Parts: sequence; C-alpha cells; structure tokens
Amino acid sequence: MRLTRYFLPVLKETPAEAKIVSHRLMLRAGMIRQASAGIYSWLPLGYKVLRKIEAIVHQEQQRAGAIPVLMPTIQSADLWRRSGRYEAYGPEMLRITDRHGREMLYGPTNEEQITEMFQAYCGSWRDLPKNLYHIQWKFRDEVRPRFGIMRGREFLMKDAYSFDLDREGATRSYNQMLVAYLRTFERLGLKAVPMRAESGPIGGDLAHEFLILAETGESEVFLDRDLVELSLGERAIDYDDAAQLQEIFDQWTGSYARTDDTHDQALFEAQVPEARRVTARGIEVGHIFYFGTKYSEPLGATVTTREGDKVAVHSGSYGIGVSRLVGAIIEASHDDKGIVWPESVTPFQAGLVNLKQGDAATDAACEALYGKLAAAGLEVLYDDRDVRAGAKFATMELIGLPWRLTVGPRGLKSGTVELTARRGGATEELSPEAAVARLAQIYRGL
RNA sequence: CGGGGCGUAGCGCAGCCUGGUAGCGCAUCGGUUUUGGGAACCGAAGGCCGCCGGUUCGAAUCCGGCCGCCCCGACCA
Repeated sequence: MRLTRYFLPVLKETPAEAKIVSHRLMLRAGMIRQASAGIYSWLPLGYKVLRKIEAIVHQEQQRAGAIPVLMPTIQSADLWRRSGRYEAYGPEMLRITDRHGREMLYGPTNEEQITEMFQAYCGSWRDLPKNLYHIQWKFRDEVRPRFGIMRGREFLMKDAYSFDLDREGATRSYNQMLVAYLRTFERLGLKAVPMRAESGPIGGDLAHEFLILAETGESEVFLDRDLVELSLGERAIDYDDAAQLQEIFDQWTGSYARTDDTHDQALFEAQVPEARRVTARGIEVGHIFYFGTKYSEPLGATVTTREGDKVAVHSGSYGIGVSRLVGAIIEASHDDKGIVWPESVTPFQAGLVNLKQGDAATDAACEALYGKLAAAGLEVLYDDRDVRAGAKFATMELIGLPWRLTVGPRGLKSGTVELTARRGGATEELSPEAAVARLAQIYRGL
C-alpha cells in the first residue's frame, strides 16, 4: 500500500479525552474514531488489526473443534423472558421496540439464542458433544464507558458454547477451550494467565479469567512467578486427547493466580514461596465458564440418553474480547514513540521509507523493492509522501510496524538498504534482495 | 448512579471574570528555500463560539433550560 493512496489520519498531538496509552495511541495512529460515548468507527489501520486478531481467534477455535456460526445482534425479548434474564439483566441491556411494538434488544450476549438453536436440532446423546461459537458485535450500555475501545459499549466478542452429556464431557470441552485460549494468546504475542474466577452456580473450579499482565491493567493480580514463565511453545496438541488436555490444565491452573476479586492473602502466602510471589496489574481478555444446566434447564435443552432418559445438557460458555484485545495488545506492547505490534497482528508487515522522494534513483530503488516485497507475499506500507525523513520515521514508529526498510541515496551508493527492528531499534545494512529474504523468513509460518 | 469538569476551525487551546469587528499553535492549500529524525519564510483558506430561550442598542462573554463529551468513584468483557 502506498501511503499517499491510503487513509491514515495520524495525529501529532494527543486528543484531550484520551487518558490511557492504548486509547491515545489508537487515536494518534488513526485506528479509530469515536462516534459517540463508547462507540467507535474502525479506520483502515485499526480495522486491519481487528481482522487479524479475529482471524487468529477463528483458527484456534476451529482447531480445538468449535464450529463457527453467526447469530444476530438484535434478539427478541421473549427469548430472554424464558430464561428469566429479561428483567434480571437491568439497564445495561439496550432495549428496542420495533414498529409493531414488539420488544427487542441489542444482544449483550447469546446464551439464550444458542441454547434455543441447539435444542431445536439436537435431541439425542448422539448429537453430543457440540461446541458452537461466533464472533459478533455486542452492546452493553455501560454506565460509564471509558478507555477507548477497552471498555466501549459496542464491542466485538467471540463467544463459544459447549454442550455435553455430563460433567465429564463438559470438563473435556472446558479444557479444550482453555488450551485453545493459551494458544490464541501466545500467537497474539501476549502473556495471558488463567486465573481462578468466582465459582459458577454449580460451584467447583471450572471458571477462569484470562488476564494479560500490563502496568495499566484494571485489576490487581496475585500470582506465582512460575506461571509467567510457562509457554506451550511448539508443543503438539491433540484436542481429542482428554488426558493431555487435563495435564495442560493442571499445569496452568495448579499454581496460585487470582485477581483482587477472589484473592486470599493467607492462601497466597501458604501456596507460593515469597521469592515467587508476583503482584501486578492485569487486563481481562477472556473468560471460560462451565455452568452446568443453568440455561439448558429453563430453555428445555435436553437430550435423550442411551437409556432413553431425557436429561438437560451440560453447557459452558467461553468468551474472548476481540476488540478489547486491540487495546490490550497496545497496553502490553508500546514505547514512548508509539505502538510496537507483534508480527502476528501488525497491520503491515513492514514499512518502506523513501528518504528522498523525487530523486530518480531513490524512487526507482523503492519501487523495485516494493515490487519484490509484494512478490514475496509481504504486506508493506510504502511511505511515498514528499515529506522529510524525520516525519516518515515518526509515523512508522507511531503506527508500530515491526520492521522498517529505509532507502536513501547514501546506502544506495553501496547497494544497500537498512532494515530496522521497531522493538529495540537494531539496524542492519543489507542488499535489497537480502532484506526481502530476511523479512520473508521472519514471517514464514505466521 | 454520586462527585467534578469541559463544549470556540480537522486537532490542541486562549478569549468569558469586566458585553462592542473571533484569536493562537499544529494540520490544510499556493509559493520560495530546504531535505538521514515531526523544516523555515511569505501568502491563503477554513467558525450557526453545542442547541433553545431570556436580558441588552449589542451576547462566545451575563441568566435559565436542554443536549453532548470527559475525569474520579461504585460497576463491568
């Protein structure tokens, strides 16, 4: 993409309303534009990142066996009355009346819909297990939206819903999602830790929140340092292998990790040696929850067992705040010059800076390099504006592209261009061909 | 929902107290000189001063009402 043809309204000054770093940087980098309180338009750069995150979430969900669907944003109040939540939900739910006077709502979540859909088609133990998910916009009329996209009223969320015959099956489904989440967050370049959440209506321990550690996090977290070091890495995972899933579950949830909501200082001190106790701040980016028959019973989601009995299915729900992740990644990865994108979600894989726009030799070298990068399958933002070098560098750093190729008359005399890492700033001089090869290698497999 | 604050050019702000031709910086447009870290100079364009009403010869400014937005707290993905 040539910058002169793109739509990238970057701001040199920080808009007054933005207080936290991700909000400031998203506005300055031209990623979002506020439409009203807690509601944002996604500008091209922000939209690209959002879509990349969404794609990774999709891939990892499906890899774990979840099946994608898409349910509507507008739901009928009747459905919610049947689960008893229409009244219970309160003013956070945006209620709408259509032209016929029918009561509707803009969905804050989809448990009712998915359960209704399930029970309409699945009546036998043979239909189980199932895990259906979608990635859809939701609306919660927060009293006080803030922090830009991190706590908007409209937000993009992945929610998955599992259906199993019994607690044992539900546990396997739960573990599949836990492992899928670990993989997802690792791919997004995040250090996310599952923390024990408030136990569900059934009790037990199958409820975890995933928090990423960031100084600006909204909640205080207490955890064992060993958890921070854990990584799935290249480990091969068989999502059909319940024993392996359980082993990973045990490994990741065996140590103390809680938010201030559930923190127990005495237990913390008893379980974690002083040297390994970490107190930090975290941002919640996902939660997984086993809720037994809470929704299946009132909504009549039952199956017939092998023995011919009708039983309510055991279900779980699993959310990831997709739009929130854009902000969360920035909170976890930035410096005083701007954003530092992980390679997996960067809006462009590299930036190309022409230091002397209008100079025939430099222009030609940039065009040639731009063509080679495209041919290698790389997404490149070519800054072909007629502005000074400093302005181009500042823009590239602000928008956070992980790699910058710099082309100027000085290097071209010796046949080289510069490749600079956004993180750390290390620069190496390479031939254009070698630079393309380096980038292609960096992005192989991502 | 309690407390506080702000709405003036695309963005950041001054002007309001003490009523009298609407300003500054950045960005934008034209020109000249520049050109490896957000250039300098000259010129230009851009405003229902949030909205409605009141007071006044005259309102961005004073008064009343409304709307919008932000911050702290409680609450939340």
